[in-house]
Amino acid sequence: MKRAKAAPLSVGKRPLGPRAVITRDKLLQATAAMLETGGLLDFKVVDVARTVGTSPATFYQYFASVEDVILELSAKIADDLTALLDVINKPWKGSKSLDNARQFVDEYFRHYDEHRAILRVRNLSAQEGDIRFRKVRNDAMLPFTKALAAKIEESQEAGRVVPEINAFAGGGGLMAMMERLAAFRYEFEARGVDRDSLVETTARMVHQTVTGRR
Amino acid sequence: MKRAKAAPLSVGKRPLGPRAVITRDKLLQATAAMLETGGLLDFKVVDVARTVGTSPATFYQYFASVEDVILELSAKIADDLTALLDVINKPWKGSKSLDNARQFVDEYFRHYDEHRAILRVRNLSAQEGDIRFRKVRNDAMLPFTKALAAKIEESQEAGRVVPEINAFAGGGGLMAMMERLAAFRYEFEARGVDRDSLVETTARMVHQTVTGRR
DNA sequence: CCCGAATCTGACGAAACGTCAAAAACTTGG
DNA sequence: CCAAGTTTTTGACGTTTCGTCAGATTCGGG
Repeated sequence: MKRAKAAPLSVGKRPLGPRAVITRDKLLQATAAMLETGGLLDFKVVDVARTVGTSPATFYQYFASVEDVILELSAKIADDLTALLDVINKPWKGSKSLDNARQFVDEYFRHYDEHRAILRVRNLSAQEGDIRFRKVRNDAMLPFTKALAAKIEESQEAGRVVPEINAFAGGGGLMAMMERLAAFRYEFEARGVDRDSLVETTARMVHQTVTGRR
Repeated sequence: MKRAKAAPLSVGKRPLGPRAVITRDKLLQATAAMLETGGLLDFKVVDVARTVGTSPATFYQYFASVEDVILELSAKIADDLTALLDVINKPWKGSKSLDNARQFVDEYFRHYDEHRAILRVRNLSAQEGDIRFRKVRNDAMLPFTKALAAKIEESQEAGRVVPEINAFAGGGGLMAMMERLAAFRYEFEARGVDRDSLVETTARMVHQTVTGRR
């Protein structure tokens, strides 16, 4: 399917000089901007090059394909989430636990909002089976799934959550829900459910599943 | 972005003859098959044409763009789901309610499995803001969201679900979760959560949210 | 067998792709 | 400040795909 046959070009074996880093970075940024504007099918590397004020040849100097740029953008994004892990990992006890859930959902939504364009392509590619994108996605999502799963197990041991629930699946389900709601948030707003309301409801569903309490 | 400027061709004003219907249908099928095989970025109408043993010109005879084919495929799929509405709409009372949830999740998963390739493109396009895809998606999803929301409201009136939950958001959240889990089912299998287990867990989460009961 | 309508496609100009050799921009040390 | 070396960019090109016609082909009815 790919026409590409050549290996990564000369640049890449020797570390890039300062000028190159800047150009490369501009290309990354421009790609991100492009994805926010237009659909994936309309994506043209010529456009990216033009935006940066350079030529397609320069693009291919630094990236072997469009996928590669988006993959790198996806990987960069992941860092943005790590701080959120703390919110899950602190103990969810008493009346504070619902607040934790709220904060968790709220910040996840913000994260998604900031990177919608890239995240949706990342997820498409992961679904299409591209192993590199699957890895990037897993690296971002798994820690959360596992952390939630651990919490669910605690609740199961305490008898507040039934044992028929698979903790890992439960955690994954919650992440799935959050991701999807973040993605289609505007669909809800168009139907009169504002952001706060969506966050509150989602937080309560998370809280309920994780703690077994209302 | 599009180079297309001409209106729908001669065919289309007069209804198609039998031969044309067949060709058009082959193109639809071939497109679906193509999407199952390769990624969206590698999609080439030339390939579709070749598969059908015809020329690109024929493709453009019947469809103005790739999007149009996929849109039509997406619309066709929706019918496949309508039967499932009955499962939600029957009363969820007593010990049968969990079975209803199971059946609901199970059949939704099957539906997704059968149409993964198209559904993921439909969803991407909807997220990108394409209004036609948003409509198709809403037509498929909204009835379920609403039906679940209605059930949640019942439970709220009965005092089993807290009023802070927005019923519509709750229904949407459940659909979001199911869709996403269906999409990434294999990611779970790779981690030792088999289909049955995933269905059971998901069903219990749905059941809990809808009825307020364990 | 001929005619007209329906259907298909060869052929084309206009992008876009991805590559390469060579130009241009910059650095350094003499 | 210049010459020689290194890094970075690009013009130009062969290839592939796009999307559109006008004309060729197929087919059914008379």
